[in-house]
Amino acid sequence: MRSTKTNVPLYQQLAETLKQLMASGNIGAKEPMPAERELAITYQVSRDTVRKAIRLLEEQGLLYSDHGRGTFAAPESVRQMSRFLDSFTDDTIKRGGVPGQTILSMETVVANMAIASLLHMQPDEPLLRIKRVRLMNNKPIGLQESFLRLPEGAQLTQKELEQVGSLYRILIDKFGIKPSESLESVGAVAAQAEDVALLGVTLGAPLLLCERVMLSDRREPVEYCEMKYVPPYRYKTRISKGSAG
Amino acid sequence: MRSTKTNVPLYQQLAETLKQLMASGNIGAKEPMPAERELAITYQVSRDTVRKAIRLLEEQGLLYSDHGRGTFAAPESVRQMSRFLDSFTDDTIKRGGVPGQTILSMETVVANMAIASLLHMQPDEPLLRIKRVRLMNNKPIGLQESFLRLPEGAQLTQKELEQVGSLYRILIDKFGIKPSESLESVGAVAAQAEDVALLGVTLGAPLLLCERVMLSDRREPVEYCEMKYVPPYRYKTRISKGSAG
DNA sequence: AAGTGGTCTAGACCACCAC
DNA sequence: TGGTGGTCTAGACCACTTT
Repeated sequence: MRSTKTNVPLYQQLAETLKQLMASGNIGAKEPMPAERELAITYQVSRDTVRKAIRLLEEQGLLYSDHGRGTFAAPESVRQMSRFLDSFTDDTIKRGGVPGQTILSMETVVANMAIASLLHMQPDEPLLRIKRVRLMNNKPIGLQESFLRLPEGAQLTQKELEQVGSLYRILIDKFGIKPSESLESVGAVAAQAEDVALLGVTLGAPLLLCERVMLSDRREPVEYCEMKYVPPYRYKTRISKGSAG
Repeated sequence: MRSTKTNVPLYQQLAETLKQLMASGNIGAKEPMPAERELAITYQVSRDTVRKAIRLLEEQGLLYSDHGRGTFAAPESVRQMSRFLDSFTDDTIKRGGVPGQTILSMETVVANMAIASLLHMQPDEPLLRIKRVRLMNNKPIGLQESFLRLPEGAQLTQKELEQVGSLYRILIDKFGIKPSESLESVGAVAAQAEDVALLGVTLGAPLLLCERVMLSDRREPVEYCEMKYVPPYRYKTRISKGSAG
């Protein structure tokens, strides 16, 4: 099991191995995995490492464990649902679509009181506002308005965003901002004139409104984002019971 | 730290203790907790147990840890967002409201093909259908239609549901069904005639549609549920980055 | 009774961050 | 450099489920 030169933790390597074990077709939905102690012997690691690998796959919705019964492969319906942060780009790919975007505008603005409060900043500090139409398979499915609080003197051009595609990738790779947690609030709203023009819906049509505040690893609010989605689009999630209660 | 007679795991007891430590006002948002090794000595437990307690509070959004820096109290905005299964009853209380319901109908029906497929059952098996108007502070905020697959010969009366209030409580306490995971899909729809009558909205008004399939601990689908919420209501959630990737 | 996952320990070393 | 969280080990015992 132990690989010589990589820095990837053992339990993550083992998790990959277990994925392969499942994918090899040997273990179908709701069928049992080998016992923890057995896996520990097989792969020459401690039982604790096995448990960490299993917990990782549980979080990903691939396995579930029942006290006294065993550890089992999750049903297909569960596997597709993520519980983690996904950029629009990654999420669209996961849904089997081709992501795209049209950048409508990108400009530095000053925060109004509401947004300043959400992002914990002074009302006159500069913000980067990006307005985009999100595409899936070349059809518009959402209108997105992002307000970004970038580091002092940070520069971001429209060309750059168009090339990379994912704003989150730029935040990570260029600015060293690590998205760690986001707080989301989802509701329904009626389409306004602007939405009609850009999304091709009728006035007053129901849209899915998704608001989000993204926090960095330091728990500083970095982005406030508002998305309006056209009906065929759905917000999907998996919710678990939680360890205690 | 060790308590003598209870069966509650040590790390859960410690988690409660840590909550109190934070609540005692000594540790504000983004302020550091004592180091893991220090907590281990203070409470006379192993470091591993301390780490389990911290992880539990991380999942609840109360703490976060940064490699090499320390463990910190989460900001207030994060603490309020749950990531776990909540009944309408519990969720409403958490939002600071008084939950209520009007049961419109409760009857045994046979599944149509769509629902039979979702619940993995034959199209002619019996199902319990419950239609309810959900109230918050005595005002209607949602219309809910539930399809339940109950154990052979299970009985559930309307009076019982009215008394207990929470369907999930009945599933757990009376039928021994443990909700473990649910798959949710959220979108926007226009209000139909029925919604107009029951929720007091105008025809075509935007509503938040939330579909859910609830799985038991054995990963058997137990409930399919459709909820339509009036606009002020919002679906709130917290999403984290995930351990690996 | 046998087998499973869940908890707990004590100690070691690694990776990361701040000073 | 010293402190922090992250990984890993080997072994013990407990709690739950099934036979």
